[in-house]
Order: sequence, then C-alpha cells, then structure tokens
Amino acid sequence: MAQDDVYPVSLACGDCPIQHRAVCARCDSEELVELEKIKYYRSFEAGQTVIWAGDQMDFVASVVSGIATLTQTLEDGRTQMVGLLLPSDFVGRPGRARAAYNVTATTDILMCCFRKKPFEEMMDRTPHIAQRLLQMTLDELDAAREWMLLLGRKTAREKIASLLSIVARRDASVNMSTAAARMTFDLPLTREAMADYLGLTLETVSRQMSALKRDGVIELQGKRHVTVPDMDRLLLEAGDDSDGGFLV
Amino acid sequence: MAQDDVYPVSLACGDCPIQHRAVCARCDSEELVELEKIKYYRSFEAGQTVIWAGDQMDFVASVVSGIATLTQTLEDGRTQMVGLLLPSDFVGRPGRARAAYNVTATTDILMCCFRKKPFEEMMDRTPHIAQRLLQMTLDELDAAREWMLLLGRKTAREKIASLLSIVARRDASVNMSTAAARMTFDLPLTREAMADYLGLTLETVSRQMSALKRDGVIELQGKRHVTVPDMDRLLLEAGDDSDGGFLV
DNA sequence: GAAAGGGCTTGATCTGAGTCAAATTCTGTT
DNA sequence: AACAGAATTTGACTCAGATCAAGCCCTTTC
Repeated sequence: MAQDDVYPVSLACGDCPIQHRAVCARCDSEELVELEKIKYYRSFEAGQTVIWAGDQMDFVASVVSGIATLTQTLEDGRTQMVGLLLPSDFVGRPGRARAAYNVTATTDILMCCFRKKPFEEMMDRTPHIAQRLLQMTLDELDAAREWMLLLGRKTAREKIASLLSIVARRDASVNMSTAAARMTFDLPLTREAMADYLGLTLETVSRQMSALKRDGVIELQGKRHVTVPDMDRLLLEAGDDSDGGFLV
Repeated sequence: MAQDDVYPVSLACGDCPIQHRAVCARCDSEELVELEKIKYYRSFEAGQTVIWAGDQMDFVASVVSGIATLTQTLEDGRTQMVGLLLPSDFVGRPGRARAAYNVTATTDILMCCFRKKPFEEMMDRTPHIAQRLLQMTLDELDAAREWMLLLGRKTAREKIASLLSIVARRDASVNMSTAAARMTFDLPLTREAMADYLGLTLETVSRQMSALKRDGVIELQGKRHVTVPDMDRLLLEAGDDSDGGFLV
C-alpha cells in the first residue's frame, strides 16, 4: 500500500462501506483535503513502543496499516491490554498533554499523524471533524464498557470465545461477507497478548483454546489460523445475549 | 437545591473550580444561556431504572443531584457496573438511537435533559459544546481503561483500596480541601453495589473491608462512614504507582 | 418492645484459574 | 537437515475468591 494512496478517512466520514479500513475514494470531501495538507507519516517495526505512558503527546494519529495495542501496567509488571488499534483507529486527544498508556506495535505499522496545533485549529474551523471524533470516542467507550463486563464477570472459557467472536466479526466486516455459519480467520495475537487482553495467564488461554478445540467449537490449523464451524455455537459460548455490537 | 438555580455547567465549561458539581455562577456564557432555553428536568426515586439497555434514546441528560449507576448484564443475571453517574456527569449521545446499558438511580436523582434534536442543532451552531463533550468523553474513556486494569489484574484487596481512594478523592475535590493525610467520607454504595463495580461477590467485599479495618488502613463508623487515617497508605494498598488520575 | 426484613459479617468448604515445571511444536538460520 | 530459540501445550499442585449457610445488627412497623 503506497503511502500517497492513503487517506485517514475515518476522521472525515463514518458512512463508508469499508469504514474500518484506511482508503475510501468516495470520501474526497473538503475536510479530507484539508486533513491531507497537514498530515505526515511515521512507521514503526513490530515490537517497538510508539508511545510511553506519561509521554508528552504533541500529535494525534490514525493507524493506516498494521496492528498496535494499548496497555496499562502496574508497578510490579502486571499488564492489562485496554485496547487494540486497527487500521483507521485513532489515538491521542486534543488538549491535555500526557499519554495515559503505552502504545506498542504488534506488527509493523504505518501511522498517519497530525501535529496537535494545526489539528486543533482545523477542528475549530470544521465542526464536522469534532463531531466525527466524538462519535468514534463514544463507540470506543461502549466497547470499553462491554470489555469491563467481560473482565469482571465472564469465565475463562467465555472470555476466549468472546475474543474469538470479536476477531471473527472484524474479519467478516473486512471481507464484506455476511456472517456465515462457518468461517476461517487469522488470530493476530500471541497467547500472551490474548492473556493480557482477557485478564488471564497464557497457560489458561492455551488450556481453554485446547478445550474449545476438543469440544468442536473451533478447529486449529497451526497456532494462528482458526476455523469456526458454527458461529452461533461460538456466540453461545461467549455468553452474550445480544447480537454482539462489540467494536474493535 | 431549587431547580431554577441549576445550570448544566459541565457542558459549557471545563475550567470551573467546582467543575464536578452542577452550579457555577461564573459560567453564564452565551452557550449556557442557549442550553438553558432547551433544557427540562426529570427526577427519579432511588431504585428506579432511568434507562433500560436497548431503549430508544431521544434525549441526552446531565445529572444535577444524586447518584446513578451504569450497569451491563449477562443473560443469567451476572451484572457488572461500568460507570458511576455523579452530579454534572453526562449520559446519552448524539446520533445513534439505542442505549447500551441500564441506568439506575442509587439515590433520588434530578436530571437535566435535552431532547436530542434541538441539542444536536445546537451542537452544530456552537462547536464549543461538541469539543467540551469530546473532552468529557475522552476523560470517561481514560477512566474506563483504568478500570479495565483494575478488573483484569488487581487482587480483591487492591480493588477495594482503589475504590475507596477514588471515592475519597472525589469527596476531597468536592470539599475543595487539599489531599489531607487523614480524611473521612461517606460510601454512597452498598456492599453489593461495590461488588458489582469491582467484579467481586459481596462476601469478598465485606471480608476485605474487615481485613483493611483490622490492619488499620481504614476505620469504620457504622457501615457507610469511612475514615482513612493515612491516605498514602491506602494508595499504596491500591497498587497504583501513579498519583491516581481516576475520574469518577 | 416484639417482630420482620434488609444489609452486613463471619465461617466452612469448594473450585476455577494461577503457579511452577517440563515437554513439545514451530520458526527461522546456518 | 540440523540446530537454536521462541511460542505453545500439558501436567501437578496451590490458592484466592466463590459458594453455601448461619448469624448479627440496624431500621422500620405494628
């Protein structure tokens, strides 16, 4: 994906069919053109820390390609992942200066950045941007709260099933397919990262993955490729009554 | 508190010394006057459900007095509190129609409401409101993420200590006192509500409260009045390295 | 002031997930 | 193809917190 083909569309538009990806030709609005003028790119390798908690943040950014994680840490090293940054997701905030969590690249990533000052000035001129940013933040807040339910009240098995169904759903929306009964996807996380996300240990994650496999809920090809023979069964295991609505 | 004395200041202003309370005379700005024109009030008794998950939301609102909780529930009844609504806190969102969680009054509450349509029109005219709302939402997101760390990685004792220090801090900011070493405050939650907030059972909450009392970290007068002889000790028990920054 | 009921505490026991340790599979490299 | 190192799985054991079950302490009510 060449840099110059990329637009940070999620900031300008919430209605694109491929809204969770970075490129959308339909979005060539005025705001987008303005955003284009003040953007610049930074790339990071897998494993690199993009932002340290406590860092002075003089920019905001949106992920163009790759995956990064938001994590919080206790002094003694216990860590909890608090968010996943996927292409088109936004990080940083206007105003206040210090980062509240670490952002680490899981794969090689490319980020589309805006220095804070011009970005804020632009927000003042085009209310649409602030409103879109508000929408996105509210969605993230809903997702965070759904995650709180998972962390506080679900069993290890339910947690794993929930995570798998979220990754599957995201994958489905990328592929634009309707939610098929049977589907296959890649797990972009190590067992350790899954554990940090779910508030478990990696051993427990591994055991529950094996259990789900033994019970026929999932099939594994290698460690990272997952096939779900029956999506409804997986959702049942996840314990969500609603039809989902997780956002990742 | 007479209704007519009340302004939903948090929407108009983020800089008031009493920003987490509802009344601020300094805030008589133009936006505030506009907000005044479209507001109306609703009150609820303790125990009443203000909003059901899935409800059509045709209004947004800000708490004037009293306390309400946001909760999410699994089919089988397991519940997780995902937020606390205190005076000046905001609930609801422009755009999208359905509520994602239950809102229940803990005490009698008074809410300052705005029908969605006029509120959105106003947001279009005064970008300041959208930006302020964005700030508030980002603060809530940070708080939610800090809570995820608590739910995923802290021990029962640390969870209790964290909750106490949050309530204490909020109380301190209300009383405008500097963080004193020794302080006394009211716990506005039952043991069961604390359990739902912390992802524990009420028995465990009770046991840990007793343990903290036995160890001299807190003193209890009755069930709801807490004295913390040494705030630093409590913060140490909470396991947070940082100087806090929780928002409730 | 007796009874009733809700909130809270305490005890005994159980269990799901953590811990520690070892074996296994996968990956890339020479 | 053999090796090295990391990621993952599996096993044995432990323990923090859940569950089940009384009992206690306040209010409220008659």
